[in-house]
Amino acid sequence: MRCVAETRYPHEVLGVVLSVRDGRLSALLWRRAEKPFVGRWALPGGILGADERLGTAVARHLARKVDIQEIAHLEQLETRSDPKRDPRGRVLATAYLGLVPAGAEPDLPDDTAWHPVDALPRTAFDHGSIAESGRARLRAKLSYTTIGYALAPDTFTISQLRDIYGAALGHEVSATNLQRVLLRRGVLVPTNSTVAPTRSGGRPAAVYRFRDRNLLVTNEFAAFRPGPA
Amino acid sequence: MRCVAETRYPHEVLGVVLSVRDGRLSALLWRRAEKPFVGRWALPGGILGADERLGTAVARHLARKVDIQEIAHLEQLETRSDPKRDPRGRVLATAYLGLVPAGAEPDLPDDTAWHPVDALPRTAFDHGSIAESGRARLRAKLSYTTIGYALAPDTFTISQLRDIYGAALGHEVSATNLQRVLLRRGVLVPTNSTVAPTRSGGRPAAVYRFRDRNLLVTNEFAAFRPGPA
DNA sequence: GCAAAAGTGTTACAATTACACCCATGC
DNA sequence: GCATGGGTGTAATTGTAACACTTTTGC
Repeated sequence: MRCVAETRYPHEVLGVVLSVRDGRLSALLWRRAEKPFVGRWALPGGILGADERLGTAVARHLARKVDIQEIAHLEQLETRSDPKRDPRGRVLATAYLGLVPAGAEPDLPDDTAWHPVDALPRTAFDHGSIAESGRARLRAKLSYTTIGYALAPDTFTISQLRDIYGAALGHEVSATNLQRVLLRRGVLVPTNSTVAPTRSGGRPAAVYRFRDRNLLVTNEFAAFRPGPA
Repeated sequence: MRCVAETRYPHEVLGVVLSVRDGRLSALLWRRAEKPFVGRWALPGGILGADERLGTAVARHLARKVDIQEIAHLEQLETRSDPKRDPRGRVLATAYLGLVPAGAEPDLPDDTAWHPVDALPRTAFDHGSIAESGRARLRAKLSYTTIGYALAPDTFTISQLRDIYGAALGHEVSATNLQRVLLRRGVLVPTNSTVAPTRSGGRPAAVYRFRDRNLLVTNEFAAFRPGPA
């Protein structure tokens, strides 16, 4: 095989893995021990294998940082191509958005931790801005798809879901209205169980789950809907 | 430079260039004269240059098929990585969505033509499915952003805009409601001119234009809006 | 005058938000 | 009993769709 270096490029995959931890939307980052950017925090990822697809590659690399079973949703985000994004030389990077349910407590390597996305530490490369893209994608999709299923545990109370949506959206969400919107759209179904209140009292909370553990679009046309025909 | 072929990949860019022609949403395709896929229709594009960004590359390649000035909007769509997507060998492809206003009549090379996206001819590679992704992205954004500006001429009547939205969305759109929705959102501003009716008569139509020739999000939260605070 | 196309007024409908009020439990 | 969190009923608000009607032109 003739090798024309100028027209072939190293390609890496990166994961913006988001989850609500301690009430804040957080990203999974690991701390670099080597140059460049020693000590700075980076998105998990790695290089694309020879006969591998991008989605497969990102899942493979994420598995080294987090139990891959915990990732409830994974979708392609964008591809970065700035020739100077890596000081060592040109590397194309395709980023994916991954979501981990709140409540899951996957074991993490020592160099890896969750960081709230609105207070990221100093990041390596362009990873800070890629994480921001991931957050924007999540926020946009929360209101017109069922993407929230991937941030919530299997079963949950409305208050728990309210806190999750609030953390992801970055503003307060009313439990009352959240419940009704999701029930009307048919994405939420009640289980028959309830959860005992905490020591401070209160009525036992009903437990719900998402009807479907896949991404569904529930509000395709915000305007200009097709007629009844 | 040592060349490790297994970890470097050729990378191409592709453009899903859409425009409403003769009342139908159409994609710009060119007919292949060489193997593979001789005679089939392909998306315009080409390889990524050594120190080039993806967006720059796609603009450069599109310029060979269409007057680049006519492309009013260009955004990254997705990156395809199936190792078998090109029978000659592995090539990664990053697709962009480009929009050309209706009414623009750019000169096209002999091998290039507009094809309605709901009746595409036999396409080369995975280009048919990439074009479909482009159409889906456009449809989704039409109802909550001002992306329509890039499909419409500088100035237009509501009926013309109705036809453009109808073609892009794939269903009838009422001129009455289209006008009101866009006026209320403040994205449409009336000019003071009118257009004479056609020979079949009718009241002269008022001429409008978009307030802003950039992509704006007008309906960020379909639900779970932040409160007035 | 009549047909055709454009545009306006009004009503109807749907989805979401806001808020008052009732419910069930622990202490 | 009463504080606390959970949940329901109902109204208010907003946004969109439907449709009748008026306006302005060509013939």
